[in-house]
Amino acid sequence: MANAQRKGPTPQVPIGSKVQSLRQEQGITLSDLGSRSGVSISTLSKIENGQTSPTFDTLNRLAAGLGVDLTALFHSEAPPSVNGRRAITFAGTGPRHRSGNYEYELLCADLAHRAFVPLLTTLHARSIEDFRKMANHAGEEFFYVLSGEVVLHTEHYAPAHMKAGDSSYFDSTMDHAVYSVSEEPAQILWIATKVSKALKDVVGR
Amino acid sequence: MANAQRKGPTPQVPIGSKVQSLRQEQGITLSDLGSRSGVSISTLSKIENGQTSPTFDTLNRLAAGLGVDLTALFHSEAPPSVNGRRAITFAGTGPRHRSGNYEYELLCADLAHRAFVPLLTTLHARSIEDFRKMANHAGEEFFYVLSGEVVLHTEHYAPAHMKAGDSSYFDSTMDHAVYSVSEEPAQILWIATKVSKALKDVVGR
DNA sequence: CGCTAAATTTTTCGATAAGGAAAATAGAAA
DNA sequence: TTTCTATTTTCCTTATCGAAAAATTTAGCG
Repeated sequence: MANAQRKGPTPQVPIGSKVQSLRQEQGITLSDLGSRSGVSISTLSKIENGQTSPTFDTLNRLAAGLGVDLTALFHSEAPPSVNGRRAITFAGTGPRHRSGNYEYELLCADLAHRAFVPLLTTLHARSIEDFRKMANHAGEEFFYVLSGEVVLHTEHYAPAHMKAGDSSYFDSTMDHAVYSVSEEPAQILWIATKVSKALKDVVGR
Repeated sequence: MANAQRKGPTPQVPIGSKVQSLRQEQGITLSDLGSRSGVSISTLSKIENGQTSPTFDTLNRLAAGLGVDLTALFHSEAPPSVNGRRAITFAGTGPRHRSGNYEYELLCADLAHRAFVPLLTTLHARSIEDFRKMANHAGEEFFYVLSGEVVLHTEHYAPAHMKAGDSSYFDSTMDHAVYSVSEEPAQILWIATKVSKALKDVVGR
């Protein structure tokens, strides 16, 4: 058989073999998949052999018939990214940054493009009055109280008093602020998927 | 599952409007996208208006011309950004789960669909020999040593000795394992973007 | 082993729909 | 208005899709 498409060498995921392996994993025939997906067996054959470029409509029916998400048809057989990054920050050695009421020690900051950012944070604010305005941005946050006692303010909720060992997870889209109520400024381990624009330059993501 | 849909209106992602928004975000015309992707402007117009079901070949060229991953064409317009969630777990009150050498206390586990999962983890392993095989999966991880001393093993790196206050961030695609070397089993705060299949059922994401 | 029957896949070929060049339309600037 | 740009529509070429025929593989049995 001659080659498939006459235009340029279209660099595309070998979707045909992916469909075939998905079908064979389920131990079903072209006919079975045909009735499940509403795509004719002749078309299925051509797709699996790379003899045709299926339409988006057909792709959707295929995914439904195979019981997989549409994007599963495009994931290559072997997992792509095999990154080998590792960073370690020993206690007290991370770069520090003061921003308003928060004092951060950046953990593992030498890694770029992280899925989330860990910050060892010291809370200098002592009351909600210390905040000119509460933070509020896209993403999700979590923190764990390492020492001291804090009060967490978030939109829609009553303020919460928290002690060492307590933790909270919330959507950053709500207004939020945390401050110390213990003798010493409280320390928390802060995890955020997004950081404020001010920190973004420092953290580098 | 009952037999699939035969002919009916194919329920598919509104890919046309997605393409249009991607194009307009870049401030380019149909003509521009045409020359970048190798798809004619007439076809582009029909795709954006939902008047045609593009072939897989065309979809690939479109994604390339827009400079996005193919799957980006299928993600729905509005991210399901959740708004008003908040969870608090007080010290020692989270659900516990033992899995091999690790004993977890799940923090804020009552929230579903989190960007990352925080786990208060007690390390029972005392040497690398205690692991039948090291973990290895997609995603990124971070941990902070709360108490005790640990050794971190990761592929490509020498084992690292870490004490309370130390932390590490690494790609989970590398083989990895952590164990205690202090008198008492060490405790770490573990953050992961993905969790093992075993934990997935428990954590619920 | 051969031979037949059944099951599965591939190919053929006509109907229909996608893709592209160019004309028609809509919109913006002056 | 006119001119220029961007988008939509027209119209024809070409490719996809599907029903049925042909080819291939598999299963069974004397």
